[in-house]
Amino acid sequence: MKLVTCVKVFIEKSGNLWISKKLANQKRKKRANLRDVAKAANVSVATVSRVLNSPVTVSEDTRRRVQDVIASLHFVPSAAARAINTGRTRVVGAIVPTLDNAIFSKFLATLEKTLAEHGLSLVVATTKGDPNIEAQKAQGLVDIGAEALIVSGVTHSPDFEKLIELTRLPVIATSCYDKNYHLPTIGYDNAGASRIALDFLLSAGHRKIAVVHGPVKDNDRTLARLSGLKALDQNHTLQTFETNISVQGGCDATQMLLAETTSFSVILCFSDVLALGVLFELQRNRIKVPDEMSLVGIDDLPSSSCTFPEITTVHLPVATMGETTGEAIVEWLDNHVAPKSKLLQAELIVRNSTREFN
Amino acid sequence: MKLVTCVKVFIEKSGNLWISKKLANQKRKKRANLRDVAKAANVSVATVSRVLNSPVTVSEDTRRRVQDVIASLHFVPSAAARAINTGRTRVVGAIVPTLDNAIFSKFLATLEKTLAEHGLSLVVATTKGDPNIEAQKAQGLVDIGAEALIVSGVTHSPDFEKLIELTRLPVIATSCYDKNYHLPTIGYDNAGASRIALDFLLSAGHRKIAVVHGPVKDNDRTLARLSGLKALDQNHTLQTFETNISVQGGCDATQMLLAETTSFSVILCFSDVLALGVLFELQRNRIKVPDEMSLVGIDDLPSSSCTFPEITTVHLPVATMGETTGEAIVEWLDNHVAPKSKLLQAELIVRNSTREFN
DNA sequence: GATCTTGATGAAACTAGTTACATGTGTCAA
DNA sequence: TTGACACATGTAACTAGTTTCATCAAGATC
Repeated sequence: MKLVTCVKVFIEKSGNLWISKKLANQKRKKRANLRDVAKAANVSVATVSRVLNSPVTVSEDTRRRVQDVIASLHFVPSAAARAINTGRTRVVGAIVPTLDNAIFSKFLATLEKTLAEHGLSLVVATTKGDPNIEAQKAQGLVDIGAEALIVSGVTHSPDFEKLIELTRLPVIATSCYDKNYHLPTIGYDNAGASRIALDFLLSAGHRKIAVVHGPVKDNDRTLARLSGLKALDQNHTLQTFETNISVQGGCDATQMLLAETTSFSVILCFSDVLALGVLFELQRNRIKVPDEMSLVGIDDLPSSSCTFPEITTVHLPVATMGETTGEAIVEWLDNHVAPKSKLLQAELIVRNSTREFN
Repeated sequence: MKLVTCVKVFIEKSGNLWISKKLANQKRKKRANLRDVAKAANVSVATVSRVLNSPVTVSEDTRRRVQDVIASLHFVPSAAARAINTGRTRVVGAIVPTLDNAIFSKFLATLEKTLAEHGLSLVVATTKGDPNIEAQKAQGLVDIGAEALIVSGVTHSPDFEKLIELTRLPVIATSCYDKNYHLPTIGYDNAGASRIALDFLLSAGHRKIAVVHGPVKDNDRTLARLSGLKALDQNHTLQTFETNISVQGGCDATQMLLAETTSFSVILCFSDVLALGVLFELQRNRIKVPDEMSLVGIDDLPSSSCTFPEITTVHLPVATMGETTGEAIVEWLDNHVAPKSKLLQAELIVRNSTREFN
């Protein structure tokens, strides 16, 4: 850039535009473009374009010649130029609260795989659960040309809503299911997931239940899980503890709940990450799981089957969710028809962190 | 797309091109572009472009008028068209082995933050540690127009090397330091990191040391950590166990090493994730940490300070690495000068999973 | 009053591809 | 022999922006 500018100044004084261009080009060793290739291969730009996009329509002979020139000139077609013409960037944006929780990386891994199979790239952005950051990141994704967005949950800022209305971008909300929401949702029933866990605990005889969950602010999934419990909790057997979704958060909540006058027989965590922290903090306090305290999670992270004791949890089908969401996006982009919301089943996985209470 | 084609067929029969275009435009409710805005605001396209890029050069009056039109037409400038002209997509690609390990998500989080501060977007791709997948993903990133790449380590496939030579793309190798490598490296001394841990254990009197590490295939960082140990291990006090980098992998390795005839006094893990699995498997086998077995990790994940017992580990400065790498990329793109390799210091964090051995 | 400078704006060329349409050639059936 | 058709290819118009250069008016300087 600097160099080119220098040359320009010199040229403006000499007053010869042609020399200016030539020198500028010499200086910056411009990447070869379609025209360069066409010239060198003695064909039209259309033919080069055909070699790139539908090689079968070009004769064997010409094709080979063009391909040779492409290789020798190190020609790499410009994604931007292609996007401008086709109107397609083949980029899909996903916005998740965090990458720190393995539940999202698992989801993104299968999502990415599914999209890649259809020639789409996935761009990931994180929000820390803040709808305003979400709106910012969504704008950023639109700026780089994302053709569709995938978000978590149904709580979004007005800026975000405005953006998607304005751009009419395909958007799918995941990690939850709500067939009445104005965007298609693909996910599980969060109220149901926590209810599965509570059902299991109640029928095992537990009556003093501590619930450890992440921040409720701006988090519809956590709220749904809480509401799922409250519907079942006629006798007010539940006490809730809010904390950060991290191992440390689990430890913190455990300290809080152990300091209560009530003594609980089980701790129900809305996330396996929390359960991990709870488990460690219980160990630190020499409280045996499940003998002295039962423990249940939600998520079913891979690590939850390896802990000691192995954690009883509600399996959330995030891998399926990634695949289903990817396919839905592909169809939406291909057929311009918004997909229907899809409900995926959560499932109780009983392991060794729980016991009957009597 | 389909609709437009239909219209076209009809028109070819009627033989009126003008109607064809008009209908096509009506049908697909084209997004407003610069020309539309210019026409509606009664200014030239140049002026609209100025309003977007250097508003101060446009008179108060005109600027407001154009901005009103932009708002009312829901005009969103095309990223592709902008990229084609400026030659800048403002997209940087990062290729990491996995998102499953928190060490990478932490790195990516600070990297993304740093790049965002300079108006750059980060696109993430994962490889499962396979150099061939890495080459594929790198090609994908180039295809979507990434201006620079960030990779892990120095082991790359010929295809990858060819790609970056061909495209002359700025590439930084992270998670390691090698000032003689042909790409700039920004990271820590892996051999040194494992040596810090071993030094500590040797001086605490440990002589029977089990080393648990991830796959060595295509992983220069693991190999470097191993070589770091072997240099110190004159008396062959080490025995190594290879496994997958996951909590389950840590469990598996522990089962293997417990089945050995040798009895170890400490287990040194090349990753905190492995240490977590080891810890659980030791618990499952009623082996007390650190009383009966010491345990050391490398990484210093946030969760390692919350476990019971808290895990002694070697802190790797991944947050700093993200920031430093981001700044280096920004400078490289701005000044077209490759940055120097940078060495970041690893540091021993002594917690409660280790004790003196005598 | 003439010239210089500055500021605001527009026309048109430019970026790098795709694609509609036209053209020319060769093959085959009527 | 001619018309129909497929095939290969070129021309030029398109995509949606940025940027250079030219223009013109208003105010400043000599």
